[in-house]
Amino acid sequence: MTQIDPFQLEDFMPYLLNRAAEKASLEFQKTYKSTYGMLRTEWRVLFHLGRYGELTAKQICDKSDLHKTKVSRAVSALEKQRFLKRTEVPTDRRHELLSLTKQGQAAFAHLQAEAVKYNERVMSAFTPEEQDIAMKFMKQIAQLT
Amino acid sequence: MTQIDPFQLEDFMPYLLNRAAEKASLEFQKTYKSTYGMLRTEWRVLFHLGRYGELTAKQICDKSDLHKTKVSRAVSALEKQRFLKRTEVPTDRRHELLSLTKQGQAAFAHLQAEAVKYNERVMSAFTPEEQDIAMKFMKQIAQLT
DNA sequence: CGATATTTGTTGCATTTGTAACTATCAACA
DNA sequence: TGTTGATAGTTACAAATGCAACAAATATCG
Repeated sequence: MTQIDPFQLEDFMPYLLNRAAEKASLEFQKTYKSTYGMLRTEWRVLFHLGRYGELTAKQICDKSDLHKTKVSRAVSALEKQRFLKRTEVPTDRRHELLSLTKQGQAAFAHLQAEAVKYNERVMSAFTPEEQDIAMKFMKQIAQLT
Repeated sequence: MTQIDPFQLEDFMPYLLNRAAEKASLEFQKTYKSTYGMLRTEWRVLFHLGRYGELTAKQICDKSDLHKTKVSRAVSALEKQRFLKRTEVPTDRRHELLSLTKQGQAAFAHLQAEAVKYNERVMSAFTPEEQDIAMKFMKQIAQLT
């Protein structure tokens, strides 16, 4: 007795991904928004600089899949809040190296620690194998390899 | 020789979910945007009505986790494009029942078929077990049960 | 060298979104 | 009743976003 499982739109993958992403982001957003007044894009730029050190705006775009206008605006905002500074590159003046200030590093350290806690709390509801598969799934969809 | 696996921000779950969701949504967006000029929220409202039949705006909000202002605007847009009609409820005139017109049903049938194709194409890169686990993961994060 | 194309980043404008205030209807209960 | 509170939905305004045009620097190639 074969049972054909009908495709239900509740199981539509982009829809599920969006709902899950929205829930998870809103939850963690409280942390960086209430403490530092950061927007999501600003937090993302900050964490790329904290994670990788000096980067140009272009490199952040490529790594994060954020559009250059979003990055440009986030960089301005972070600079205004003294979380980030720009350094000229003499050999190619089209771009500048971006790096975190002391203050930016402190914010990054704090937020990273919160991120770890948040991640552990949420992921602990799943077995290690489930975690691996879910991560692999998301990375592949996002084409992160 | 125990090796502590350091938490890397590339593995931060909300970040991964967002990137995957963005990629998947942009991909499928081409379908409803180019053919019907719909926005993402409009497609979501349309698919809820196609999937469940008559609903009030409130019911769509609850089922989809969309804010009532987004639903309100999407309903107006879909109504203007003749995809949807409103029916008064005599017993409670605070809300109206929303349902698809013939045109709306046709668009839904078409887009649902495309959604099925898209879903199969993307999901086929994973084993059935991986698919199950990934679905369960996303649903739990989204608190869909 | 010099004209043209490409790369990096910013800005202006239109569209979309979020928040809060608002209207209209119904519920509850003294 | 009638006063207060809750619910459904819309709208106004500010903030965030996407897209296209732009400026400035460098690369390419006759």
